[in-house]
Amino acid sequence: MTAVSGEMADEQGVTDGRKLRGQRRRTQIIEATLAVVRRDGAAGVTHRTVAKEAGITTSLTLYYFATLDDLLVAALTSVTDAYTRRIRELIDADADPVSGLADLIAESAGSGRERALAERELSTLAARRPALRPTARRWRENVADLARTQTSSREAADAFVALSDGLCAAILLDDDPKPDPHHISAILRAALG
Amino acid sequence: MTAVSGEMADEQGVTDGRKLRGQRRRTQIIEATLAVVRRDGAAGVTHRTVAKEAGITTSLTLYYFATLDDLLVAALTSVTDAYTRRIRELIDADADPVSGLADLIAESAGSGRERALAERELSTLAARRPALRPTARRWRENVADLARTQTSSREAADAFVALSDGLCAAILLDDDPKPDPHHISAILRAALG
DNA sequence: GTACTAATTGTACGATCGTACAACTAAGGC
DNA sequence: GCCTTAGTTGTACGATCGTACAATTAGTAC
Repeated sequence: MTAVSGEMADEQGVTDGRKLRGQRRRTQIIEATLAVVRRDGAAGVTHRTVAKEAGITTSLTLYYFATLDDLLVAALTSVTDAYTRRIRELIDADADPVSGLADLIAESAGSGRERALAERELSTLAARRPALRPTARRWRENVADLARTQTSSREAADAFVALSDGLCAAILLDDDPKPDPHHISAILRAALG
Repeated sequence: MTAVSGEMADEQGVTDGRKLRGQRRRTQIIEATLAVVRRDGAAGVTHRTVAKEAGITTSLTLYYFATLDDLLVAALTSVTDAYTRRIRELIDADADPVSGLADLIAESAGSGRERALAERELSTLAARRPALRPTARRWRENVADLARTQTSSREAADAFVALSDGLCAAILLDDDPKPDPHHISAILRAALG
């Protein structure tokens, strides 16, 4: 009747080709949602705008995501997953993860601006919508994980997370088209003590 | 015909009692707007919701604020003015301004949660709406002013501003009903070097 | 091939949206 | 008293909103 709201589909084999197509459709809708958020903000997310972005019918987005909240949760989960992967790459790589994070933050001024804006709007939304909060917290926890590879101080880790968040916010409000990654990493490193 | 969009009314005497009443109406509408933002978020701001909150006609809010952006700018300006006053009190008082700011941030978990949420949502909105950005920057500049009374390092001041922003965001996403002001001020002080 | 299930569509409802506009009231200037 | 200006109201238009639902198509299982 209705589409599976959870995930559960990747476990074991999905023999039914229809369900497989359904999963593809699902991620396609999430992608479209993120495109809308990036372009028009979280307030622009609508069953209709998402459907138009994806090139499908409004009814179809409703078939996969019964409510707007479901859609937003799925979108935030998607960007959080992507962010988790990037942070983990930084941690696992041999290079300095702090510099890597500084580069990631500095990106928010240029090519990554829309992405950073989308993440920020969804996180802000999470403060008000309980359904989004666990995922928003997981987003921050990634940075905390990275910080803990550099320090054992709880206080320093807290500061590190807050800094990377606040620095990104500052960049999004400034006009500076090219913030200095060294300046950012210097601030981050100072917080690690 | 249309209401004055600027301020200009407090300079010299406003002899016209009608204009005086108009100014009162104006601030009343702004108050109502902020009440809506606190309760339902910036997305809930509508000519109609604001009018209902203020107990007046929808047409009247439109008479004073022709567009929704005008309304949001006025609202953000109002909270920024209030914030500026509070920060200046902290600076001018004899007590330690850093502890004062830490208390202010810690408040975001309890009684000040709605206020902090409103400020945050409007600031986030500013990243996308140019009309809001100067005011949003002024908001952050207040904290920078406070920081500059404690350090001469540009880097430390930048970190201080980003920290107070990021710490507030963390509190809004956490469930902790009573964050420790000492912990916050310790982190802030560490950033000052 | 037949029964079942998933995917997809079209259409429709009531509510709310931003905005416009003409009319009306009331207060000030002279 | 009279003219002007500011404040205020009611009503209305077209657009868009979230959501529901019956009907249809397409793929799977047996």
